[in-house]
Amino acid sequence: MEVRLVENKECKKNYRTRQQEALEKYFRINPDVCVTADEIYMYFMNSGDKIGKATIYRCLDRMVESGEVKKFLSDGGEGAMYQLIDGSNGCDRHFHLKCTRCGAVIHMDCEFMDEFERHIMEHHHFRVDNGRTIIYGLCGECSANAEK
Amino acid sequence: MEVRLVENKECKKNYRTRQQEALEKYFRINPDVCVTADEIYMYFMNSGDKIGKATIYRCLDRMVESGEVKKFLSDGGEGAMYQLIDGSNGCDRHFHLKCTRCGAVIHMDCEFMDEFERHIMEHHHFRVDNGRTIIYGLCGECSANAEK
DNA sequence: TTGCGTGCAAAGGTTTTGCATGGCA
DNA sequence: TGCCATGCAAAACCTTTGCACGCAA
Repeated sequence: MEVRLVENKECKKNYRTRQQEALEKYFRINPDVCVTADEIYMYFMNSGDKIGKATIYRCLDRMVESGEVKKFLSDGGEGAMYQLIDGSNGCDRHFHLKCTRCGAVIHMDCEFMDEFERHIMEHHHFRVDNGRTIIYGLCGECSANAEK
Repeated sequence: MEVRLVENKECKKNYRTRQQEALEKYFRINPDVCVTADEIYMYFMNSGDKIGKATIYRCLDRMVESGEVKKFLSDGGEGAMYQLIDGSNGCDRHFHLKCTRCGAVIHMDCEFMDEFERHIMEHHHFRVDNGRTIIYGLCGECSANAEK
């Protein structure tokens, strides 16, 4: 029998620490970056404000869990990448188009997507999570280059 | 200066081996599964037809490269997952909706998606790769459970 | 016979974990 | 003061690589 431990989860206290705030600030300053855990580690290392790698992983996990940040596999295979999902940049509302060739990420803020979501909801009974979804393909430039 | 080794790539001979055929057969028998390299390894191990892990990775790489199979990060974090993109099941044409809660994958074969692609092409100059794209969210059942 | 594919084991990376310590509430 | 978060180092994992050998063409 499966038991959902929702209540335990809710009861757990979250202490607010210097490291957590530094990480949140980092994402707020760089709202569009896609970074690896190691890149974040190096960033703080270089800025003189060192944060342990394990802590970065643990903080990122929490942020992914709470929906603040999304995690996805990079194309180059350098490990997982993290990106902010933030109301202020609209990344929780719009879609992301990622070029599989050059790696560019296009933030697609477009009312058509409302229609898209409505269609999927009504016809496929599925609630799309914009923040977690990345649409892969070729950007205009790479598409043109590929055709030559 | 970068040089594209397209011709070398084309010239390279591809030998057809027992292992490659076994892997292709596996995917053809289980067209909808999302599996890790290790699960495939164990599958062949248990069926008495052992294939080396390195070989499985190398075969999968080739299949991803050629577009037969897609690779993506699992939600559970057990490593990369692989799934067939096959003309016979239409997975190269339709979208996949993946429930982030129960893991169900819905194959969305729907003419609305033509419109979706056309919109993204015309308004955002981006050519969507259906096979590589996975749309995350909540399936009807999990969505209903989440609301209670 | 040629040279790509395979298997094994080792190496290379990334991510997680154990444990003592630090620091928020 | 209680207890979660952090750091470090070690462990665990996943994936890639080197090399000798097998096998398709």
